[in-house]
Order: sequence, then C-alpha cells, then structure tokens
Amino acid sequence: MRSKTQSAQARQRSVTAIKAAALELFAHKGYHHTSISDIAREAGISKGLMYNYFNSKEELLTSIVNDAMNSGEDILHVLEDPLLDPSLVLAELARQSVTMVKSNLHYWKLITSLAFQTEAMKSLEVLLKNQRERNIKLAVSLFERMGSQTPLEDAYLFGATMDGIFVYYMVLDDEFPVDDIVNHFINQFFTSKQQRS
Amino acid sequence: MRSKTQSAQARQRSVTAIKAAALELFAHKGYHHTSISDIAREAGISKGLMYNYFNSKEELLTSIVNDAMNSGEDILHVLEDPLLDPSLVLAELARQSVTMVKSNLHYWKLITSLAFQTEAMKSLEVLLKNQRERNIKLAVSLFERMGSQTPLEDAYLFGATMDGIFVYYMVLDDEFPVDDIVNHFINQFFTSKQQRS
DNA sequence: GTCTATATCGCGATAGAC
DNA sequence: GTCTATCGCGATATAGAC
Repeated sequence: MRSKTQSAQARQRSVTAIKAAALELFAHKGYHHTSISDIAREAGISKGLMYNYFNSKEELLTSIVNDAMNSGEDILHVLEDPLLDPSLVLAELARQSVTMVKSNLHYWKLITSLAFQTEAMKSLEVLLKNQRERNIKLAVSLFERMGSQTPLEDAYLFGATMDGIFVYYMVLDDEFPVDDIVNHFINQFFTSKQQRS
Repeated sequence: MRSKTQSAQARQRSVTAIKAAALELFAHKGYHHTSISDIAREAGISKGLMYNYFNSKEELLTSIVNDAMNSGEDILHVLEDPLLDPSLVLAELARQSVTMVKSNLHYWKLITSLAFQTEAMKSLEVLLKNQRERNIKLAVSLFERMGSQTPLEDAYLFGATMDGIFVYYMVLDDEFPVDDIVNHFINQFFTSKQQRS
C-alpha cells in the first residue's frame, strides 16, 4: 500500500509542476508562442511526461483555467450575502476585481486574449461563458435590490465598464491609472444613483 | 506603355484579392490559425505569389490593419469640428462607433484580439497605440470644453466603457443587446452631466 | 512514473521555370 | 506576374526502454 501513496505523491508533484510552469509561460509568452518543450524545461521534466497527464496542450490549458476560476470563486461568495447594502457590494466588487487583476495581471491577459479565440477552442468557451453568466446574475440581483427599473441593462453596463477598464489597463500597463479611473467610476456611479433616488 | 498599366492592374488585382482573403480568414479563424495555404486557396492564387507582394505573413497583417484604420479616419474627422456641442459629439461618437463595429464585426474582433498579443508583433503595437491616443485626445478635448474638472479621467472612463461594451458584444454576439446598452449608457451619461451643471 | 528517441506533420518561406 | 516544387525547421505527439 505504501507504493500506492508514493505514486500518488509523485503524480501530484509532476502535475503541479507542469501546471505552474505552463501558467507562467502561457501568461507571459501567450498560449501559441509557448511550446511543450518550453513547459517541460520550466517544469524540470521531460517533454513526454506531459502527455501522461494531459492528452494535449489544449487540455492542459483548459485544466489551468478551470483551476484558476475555482480558486477565484470564494471571493465572490462573500459578496452574495443578501444582508449587505447592494450598492456597497457593487463598489466592493469593483475594488476587489481591480486587486485581483493587478495581482495576477499576466493571467488575466491570457484569459482575455483567449476569449477572442474561442472558435478554435470550444472547450474553453463553456468555461468562460459560465463565469460571465454568474457575474451578470450577481450584478442583476444587486441592481434589482437597489430598485432599478432596468436591472439587466444596468448589470451589463456595469460589467462592460469594469471589463473595459481592465482592457485598457492590460493593454496600456502602468501608463493607465486604473485605481484613479475605478474610483472615478465608483464616485460617478454613486452620485448618479443617489441623485436619482 | 500598355504593358505597364496591364501589369499594374494585375498587380492591383492580386494584392486586393490577397488582402481580402486574409482579412476574412484572420477575422474568422484568428491570425495564428490561418496559414498561407489557407489565404492562397481563398484568394485563388498560389502560395508563392503572396511573397511577391508581402515579405511575410506578419507584414500582410500589418498592411491590412493599416488600410482599415485609414478608411475609418474620415468618420472621426467630422466630429472634430469645434463648433459642435461637445456632449452631442460624444453621444454621436458612441453611436457611430457602434455602427462601425456592427458593420465590420470580424475585423474588430481581429483587432481586439491582436491588442493582447502585441509582444509578438511590435510593428502593430505602434499602429494600435496611435489610434488609441488619437481617440483619447479627442475625448479629452471634448470633456474640457464641457467644463469638466477631470477631463482625462472622464475621457478614459468614456473610452473604457465603450470598449467594454464592444468586448461584450464581440464575445456574446447577438445575445448581447448592444444598441440598448449604448443607449442606456448615453442616457445615464447625459442625465448625470446635466444634473451636475 | 519518467525518460530518450523518434515519428509525423504542417508551417513559413525560397528557388527557379514559364 | 504567376506557378510548382521543395527546403528546413520546429511543433505536437507517440513508442518503447528503464
């Protein structure tokens, strides 16, 4: 029985190393410009070994994205508490998103660039779509609780604005004052909502 | 002299066919997933001929993007008239952008996806950057004329929101009610600006 | 479970005939 | 100006020894 757990450990170690190396490289060099050789070198394993754990390069990518999404889920969970003031939750959602993107910029660049290549990667399309739908649903319910007459439109616009800000940030890097712009957005947002009520 | 113009015509015909085929394919399949063979087949020419007119696949891409940008410039020119009401110009800018994107969705998908791969394409980076800077400059001057105390922030936020809306549209396709959301944005925008003054 | 060696393929790009 | 034929490379993926 000993040998069984040892195998499992080795297995775990290799898989983790491969995923970590691949995420690092995909994020920095892009998916297409990263070869299996690159990944193997970075992970300290042989090229062939990767295919013991993943059937293809694309499957590896999907697995990585899946992991990252699951790990990000906890943050959202907290904000779903129905007792919190919805407009504060939206502001918090915006700020937390900035923190997430800033602390993992390369990963989010990867995700965003992949969103435009889903025709060539059907497996990812599902993952990304589910993620987006969850976010929109959360925003819709928040706007509903704020008494909005157009919760869907409000939610889409909110989401689009946040995504747009991130796109600018990802493309312009530190030239772009993310924090200022997000604060500006939140302020304007609150102002207009308060004036309306 | 006759033969000279005939050559020029043939030349023109081939170049046009290549560019048209490449744009179509790049936009649908993505730049990396489109091979020279694909382009040649679609354009009805041989693989070799492409290299008579373009030194590389990347040069072909750059040429296409350059063309499209020049053709879109006229629309912006009209809006730079300093006599127009700046807030109306912004609304018009938003609406015209929607029309542009909708009428050439695949091209804009291509452009947007390329924005995240500029590390591998330095030549394009310059083109895209110039384009963005022009747009921001125009928006900044409009907000200044509106008496904004924070024209740069306003311009960035405006641009980011529009881009974000387009990103959603490009990813979600017709599931996403672009027109509704843009109108919603313009309405909110006008409301808050009017209330403030 | 891991490695090395290799098969196989398709790509971007070139050479040279017509 | 256009074509066919081909090079050379690097990629993904597999086979089989240890």
